[in-house]
Amino acid sequence: MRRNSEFDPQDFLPYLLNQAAEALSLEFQRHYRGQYGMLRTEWRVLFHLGCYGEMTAKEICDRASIHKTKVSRAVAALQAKRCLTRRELERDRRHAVLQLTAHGRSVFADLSRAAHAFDSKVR
Amino acid sequence: MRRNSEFDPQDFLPYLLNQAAEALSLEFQRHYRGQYGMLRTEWRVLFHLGCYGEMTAKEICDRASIHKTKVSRAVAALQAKRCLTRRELERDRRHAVLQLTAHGRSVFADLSRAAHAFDSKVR
DNA sequence: AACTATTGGTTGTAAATGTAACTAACAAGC
DNA sequence: GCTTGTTAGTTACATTTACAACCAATAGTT
Repeated sequence: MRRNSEFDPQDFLPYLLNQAAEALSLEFQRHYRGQYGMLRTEWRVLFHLGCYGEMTAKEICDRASIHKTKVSRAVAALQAKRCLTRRELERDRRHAVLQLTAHGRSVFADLSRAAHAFDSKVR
Repeated sequence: MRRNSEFDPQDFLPYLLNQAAEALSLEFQRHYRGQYGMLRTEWRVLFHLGCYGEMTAKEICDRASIHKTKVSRAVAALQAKRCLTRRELERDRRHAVLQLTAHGRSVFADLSRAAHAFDSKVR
């Protein structure tokens, strides 16, 4: 294969990072997707709630840099899966604190174990 | 913010990589998207052709690990943008060699410069 | 030659995502 | 109290992607 240019995709950092990230994500996906039918954003939201405890959707957006519409849909999906409940604040009814159910916590525990194992394998 | 767990998203490699890759991709996107209305896969295909010279869609799939349907549509889009042409092989008419047009090469040159600058800035 | 398998590539359709517009609740100024 | 602005979150719609089915060309087998 002939080279045309001094610049190679393999030298372009965003490209490299993207390839690596994509490969890892795809492999780990089989855990949350295969076992629990979750999407990546759902797993991320669950992960945050499991790690840091209850918080509002807004806090998840800010901490995880996920857009609010994605979080909104992930929360709805996790709620449908009985993984979390929402409790409105009586002080400010725009906010709703999200908390994992017992089921949500056990899913988190399972995936967290898998993540930990995966991480040590891959690191 | 209370911690519930010994495991932190910030310690999970796929998560971290993903955040980094996402951030870089989003920033660089303004070049190929803003200037040329290209999608990420289109930019990647152009990048490969520009760097390595003409090749078939299959080769791009393999080298870049992009699924053939994505490549197929990216090629169609780049063709519509007059960035590349396809030449069927008379030996095997399933293959078509893709080559950049003069316009495609100049777009590549421009984006390649931007990529190089971006890469040195970010690295 | 006929029959099956494989390969390169495209297309149809459902699922997921991005963007903008929207609602509802609150806050601030008047 | 009323208007204006801001914030949390949802919804609608267009764009993008994934997955599977498909087509056409070639290869391999008999």
